[in-house]
Amino acid sequence: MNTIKILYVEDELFLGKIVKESLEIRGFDVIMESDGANVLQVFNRIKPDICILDVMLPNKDGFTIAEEIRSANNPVPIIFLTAKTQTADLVKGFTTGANDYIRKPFSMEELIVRIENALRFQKEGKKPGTTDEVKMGKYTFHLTRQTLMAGKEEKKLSFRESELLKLLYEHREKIIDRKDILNLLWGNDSFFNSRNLDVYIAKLRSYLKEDDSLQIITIKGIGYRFVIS
Amino acid sequence: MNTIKILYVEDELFLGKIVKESLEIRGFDVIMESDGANVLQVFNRIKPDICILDVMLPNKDGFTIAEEIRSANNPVPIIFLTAKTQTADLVKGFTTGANDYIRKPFSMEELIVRIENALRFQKEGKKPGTTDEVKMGKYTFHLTRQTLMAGKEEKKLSFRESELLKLLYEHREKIIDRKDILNLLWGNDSFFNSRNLDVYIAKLRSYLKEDDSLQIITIKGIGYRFVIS
DNA sequence: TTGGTTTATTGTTAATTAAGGTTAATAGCA
DNA sequence: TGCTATTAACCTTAATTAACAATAAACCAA
Repeated sequence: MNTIKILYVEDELFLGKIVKESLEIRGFDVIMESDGANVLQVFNRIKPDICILDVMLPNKDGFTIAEEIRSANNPVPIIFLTAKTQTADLVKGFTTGANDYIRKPFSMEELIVRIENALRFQKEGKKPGTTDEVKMGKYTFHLTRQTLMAGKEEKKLSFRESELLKLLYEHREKIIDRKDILNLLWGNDSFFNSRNLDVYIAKLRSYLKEDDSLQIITIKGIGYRFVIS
Repeated sequence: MNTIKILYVEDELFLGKIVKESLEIRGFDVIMESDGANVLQVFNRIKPDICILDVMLPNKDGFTIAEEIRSANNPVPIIFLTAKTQTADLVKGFTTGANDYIRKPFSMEELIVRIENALRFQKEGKKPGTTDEVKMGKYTFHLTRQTLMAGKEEKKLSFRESELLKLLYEHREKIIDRKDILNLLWGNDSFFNSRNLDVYIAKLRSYLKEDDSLQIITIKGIGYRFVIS
């Protein structure tokens, strides 16, 4: 009745079986599909509450499937599963709509956190009047209004600033690769964009400097970790 | 007083019997299982406080079992037993949510220390709101913030420094092979990385030199031992 | 066995290289 | 214009590599 329906597209059948079963144990209703070519039909038939797409698929990759879903103007949350080596390419338009990604290999806990997170956003986004705001230390971050409040003070954030902060926040306490940030927010990881990211990190740090418990930690050569303690 | 229940999965029956008996002498309640295929059922039936899994098993390897346990969102501590030749697999083991690993052959004493350690972490670690920090002598080491505090003084650590210190701390009082450190932190044990490790050991020693009770001891030709006295 | 010699390993510090931090200048856009 | 994004310039720091010193283990001759 009220169970969450998950469309899970995965071609590694062994992994897929484990994931499917453990999601079902958690009370989700999981439909698994292993062939990219059929996904859209299945999608239209079952109308899932959330999609989990492996990026690397035979016949049709996960990003293409996502585009097709989105092109029908469907706001269903989509979580991508990607391997370390395939971060680069097709990541355009990633931040539009409720998308997220997880790196393989992932832990089940992680997947479930992301699913619940995506569903929560989905729900909150729909209800009129509910504020989509999030508390970080002494600040309150309004995702859609793109503002950062510290007590009475309100700081307006630019688009890039707030997208970056959102990404950091969604993956807080975990390492995010620079490459991933660049691909997700800029669409590619060229040198200039990379320097650009540095600039935005500096900006966010200066906005957040009033509260010591918030730290954007650099992991040189790899990426960043947003720590809230 | 409720006894600690251990699920011990081991296919070498002779070794298994010895280990089981010596754990029982120490007051643990040990259930041994030799076939990987049955482990999950046994696990669900007995609900152990901790699992000790041999990696190399008939039918289903230890990593897979661990994944399955974790996929039910079960935070039970897991310790892997691995043979000398499987060092590279350790990385995989940690990503599947292992708490610790022990190299075969191991001493009973060592196993017991690791068990108690894992159980203690379990108890301490899961409280919500607790910071992920750890006390070492006069210092406090904050794992994700990458800081080392001595009283009011805060020393910022780099990623490599803090990862190395974390590793040493997790295996304190025990010899860690250089090779294992190199594989875990650098991904391989080439000559240059090896010298690199020497440099970081020197750095940590200088950071920790204020407290004589903390010693990183060299075991030449083998590795290091972090002693907290 | 002893003491000395060799050799491999690690300690230490400095030099180098590469990544990122910071701030200002420019470009682009509504 | 006034804002945001990008590029540029210069600076700081982390990570790696190099160079030389110290040390322990291995070897060997008497």
